[in-house]
Amino acid sequence: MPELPEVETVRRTLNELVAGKTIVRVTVSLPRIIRRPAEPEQFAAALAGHTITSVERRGKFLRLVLDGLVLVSHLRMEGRYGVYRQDELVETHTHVIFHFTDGTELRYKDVRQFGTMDLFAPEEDLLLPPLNKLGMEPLDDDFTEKALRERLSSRTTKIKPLLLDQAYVVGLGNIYVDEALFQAGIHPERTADTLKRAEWTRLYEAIRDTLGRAVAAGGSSIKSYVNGQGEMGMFQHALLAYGRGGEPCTSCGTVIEKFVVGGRGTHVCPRCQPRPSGASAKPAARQKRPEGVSPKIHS
DNA sequence: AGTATGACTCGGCCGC
DNA sequence: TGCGGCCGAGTCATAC
Repeated sequence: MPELPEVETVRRTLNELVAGKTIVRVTVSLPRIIRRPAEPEQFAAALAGHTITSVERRGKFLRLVLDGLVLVSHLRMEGRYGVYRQDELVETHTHVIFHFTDGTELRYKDVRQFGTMDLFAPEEDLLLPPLNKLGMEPLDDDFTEKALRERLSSRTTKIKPLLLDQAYVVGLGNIYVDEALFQAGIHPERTADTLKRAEWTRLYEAIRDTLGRAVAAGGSSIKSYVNGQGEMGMFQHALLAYGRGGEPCTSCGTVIEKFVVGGRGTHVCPRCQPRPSGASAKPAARQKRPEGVSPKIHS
């Protein structure tokens, strides 16, 4: 699952590989990937003849900046880019191919088909969905402890779903939220308004430290992630909470628990991350409306 | 408006 | 071997 460290690593490798290349033609074999413009043919036609200037990132989105266009791409679960020679076999699950004038190709593969691409005029992309409502970049200089605290501390929702919400802080997904909360010693079901000053400090430092180290390690390869050069990340070996359910905590030896918070698999050391008082140890049973009972319609 | 939860997209993979 | 359920980012829908 590409989160900020993985997307940033893809950005860096891809920027080295495709900046300066000119598109002659685009092949779209899975139209659902292309959201804007509405017709994939328009998408392909608009890109022909344009040169890639640089590859940027906003949150978990890649921004391929061209001369006069911006391509916004989200990898979702398993999207990946690679640069190939045109004579190389096209692998299965390749859905979009950008053919360059030099005989190489940028290919987009996505087994799950969840990824998206949106094409915009310059400057337009940041003002429209999906980028317009995104929150703070956690590795930017203006992301401070004060900014984090002031943005979140009045909220009465659980801290984990809040950190996953891209409208506040971008780039955190299930892996790095669990890691940051573990490092900060904060239980994911604590509501934001109950965090003490010292906890905001620890959370801020944990987010910066975890993401920074993960970027330096080239991201985490859990299932399928590779960077733009097909290389795996290294940070999966440094994960202390995510994926370690049933294993001993590296800090205190207590067995790491796994349960569901906000519909997401969540990993917690019950000793290092004390459960908020009043919360039950197990997730509440799913409430289901009895069959045949419709919600009331108000006029 | 804020909060909580569920549906939906998909196919590899896991357990039965 | 076959099959149902699970996983999850983001968006949308629903309810309170």
